[in-house]
Amino acid sequence: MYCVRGQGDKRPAFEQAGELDLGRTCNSSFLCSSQHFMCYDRTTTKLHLFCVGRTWEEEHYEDGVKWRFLEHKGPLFAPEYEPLTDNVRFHYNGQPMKLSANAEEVATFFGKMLDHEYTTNAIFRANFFTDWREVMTSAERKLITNLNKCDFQEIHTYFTEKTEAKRVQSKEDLKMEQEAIAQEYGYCTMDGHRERIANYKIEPPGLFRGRGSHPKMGKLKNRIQPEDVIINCSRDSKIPVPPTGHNWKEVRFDNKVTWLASWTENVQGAMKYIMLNPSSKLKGEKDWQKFEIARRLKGCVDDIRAKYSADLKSREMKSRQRAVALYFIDKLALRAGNEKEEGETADTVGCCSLRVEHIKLHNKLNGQACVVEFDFLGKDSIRYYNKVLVKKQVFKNLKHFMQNKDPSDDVFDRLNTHNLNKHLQELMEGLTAKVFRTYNASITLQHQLEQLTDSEGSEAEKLLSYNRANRAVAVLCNHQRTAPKSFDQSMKKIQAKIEAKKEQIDLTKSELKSAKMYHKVKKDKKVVEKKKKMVQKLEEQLTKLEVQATDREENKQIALGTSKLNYLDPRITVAWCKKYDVPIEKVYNKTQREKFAWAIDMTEEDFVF
DNA sequence: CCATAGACTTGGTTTGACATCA
DNA sequence: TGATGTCAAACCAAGTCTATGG
Repeated sequence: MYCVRGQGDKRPAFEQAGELDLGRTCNSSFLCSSQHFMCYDRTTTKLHLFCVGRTWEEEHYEDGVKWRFLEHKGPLFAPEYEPLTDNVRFHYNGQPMKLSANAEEVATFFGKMLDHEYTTNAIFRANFFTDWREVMTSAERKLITNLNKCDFQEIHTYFTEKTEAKRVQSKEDLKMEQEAIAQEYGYCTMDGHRERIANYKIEPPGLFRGRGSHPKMGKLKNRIQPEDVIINCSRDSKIPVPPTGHNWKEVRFDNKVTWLASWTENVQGAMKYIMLNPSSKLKGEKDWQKFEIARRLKGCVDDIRAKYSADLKSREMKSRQRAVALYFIDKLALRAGNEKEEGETADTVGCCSLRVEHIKLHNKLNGQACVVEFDFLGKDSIRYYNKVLVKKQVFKNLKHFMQNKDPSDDVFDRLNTHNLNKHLQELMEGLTAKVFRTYNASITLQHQLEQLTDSEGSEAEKLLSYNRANRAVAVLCNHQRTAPKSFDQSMKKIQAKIEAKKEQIDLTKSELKSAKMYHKVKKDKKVVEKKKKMVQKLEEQLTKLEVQATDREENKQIALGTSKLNYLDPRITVAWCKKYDVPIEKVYNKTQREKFAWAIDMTEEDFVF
């Protein structure tokens, strides 16, 4: 099979060539770039990428191989530190002091953050001070022994003014420059396609900002040197050249992984990677596969639910704990909850790592029996608080699991994510705990859209329905945000607008009335018609405003982005847009449309998750 | 079997560009 | 025209899950 450009149509055509015959045609495909097509084969339900002029064989990958050819420039390093001029001074104990370059650089990291709450946090300060002292000269270290005596105010003012000046200054040249750099470093070639890189910049040095009460907050994130960086590319590509006077840590040619460069970060010892943009073939294909797995779960979720419901009464403790955990993961969309190294990270939990102190059992609560009250910090130290009515057997089991335990003991002491996932793998190929989140999120969106959308409604009302459906998912997944700081103000503003609009309507209505009276006398119909139209138009504007206000209010502390980007099968959205005649741009912005290009092109109105 | 390294997805916040308002 | 509000993009931390090696 051989791929050629379709005529006047963005879809490619496929011609049979040579002896390779798949015996089927692609029913749907889409354009990625001018020469680059992704193709969904409905018969095998496989997604394939084609390039014009290339054959099926060339595009066929062996198992585990992610690419055949990869060429890139290497990462872009953070600019070197520019020492402060003499008029910007650090003060110790009231005295101005010139710091050595290294110590000064680290001081600027702290100084820049001065109006952030972090800098008043005891742990942050202690960690910062320890690491700062390590980069000082011995003379500095001897002198600077108390952070409370350090004054970074001048440094702070200097950088505040600098950013302000930058903001005011003309941005044309700067923009061009940035664009040139992005063109050079921001793209790579993978298997004949120019692909965008998500993060081509090496993370600059700074102070580590953990979330929640993180024991390592304030620690110094070192400057990454080429000597720390591993490059991954094709053996036969132009190998990235390290900055002058430097060498790479290693250059490897591993086509079983997707990253272009990696290094180890010093604060947590975590690996960092340079990878492709979500719009790339590699990521798109993976994303699509994720949703296909979730759809497979849809097909067998009833059996799985029956299985774990039965296991609630298992004689084996491990099975019973697993059943309860699975019940929560399925019903509440909890995360799996891997074990974490104590003292290395913020104390957060997921399902398998729930402790006794995170759960309260209520035999009766507000007239309901068997209520479980959850209160714990999940990923990113976001609080999960929920009171849930559960099955009697779940409640009984929980009581049993928690018996004679300390608050800090694990609820599921016989369970971890590894053996939970191993069990799931036996129930369905590719099934892991997180698939339940994807499945439940997507199916919820689909159901909510069915229920909420009024095909007779205006576009604004349809969009409100969409956002509400999206919101239901975000609530399920506990995706929260801190309310924007000007939220109340902007809410008041929109209310004022609504009031003004109402007044205007009243006024126009009375004008209409007098126009009608006038019409009786003068037989001048034009004015009446005009006023009528005006009232109608104003009322439309009013509903639009009201809808907007409702949407915003309901969204105060809910973050829709994460579910939209990661959990909701985009094909549900695309199908909905087609069905209700809503332009896709109204629900997906440019980035989202790029990421979901595959779905936008392959989805018909009748798609069902 | 377990611990850890490694790779990749998911997640909230910050930044900065752009639009809109006064 | 500058101030202010809004949204997307950038950022990078924090999860999940698999592979690896003893």
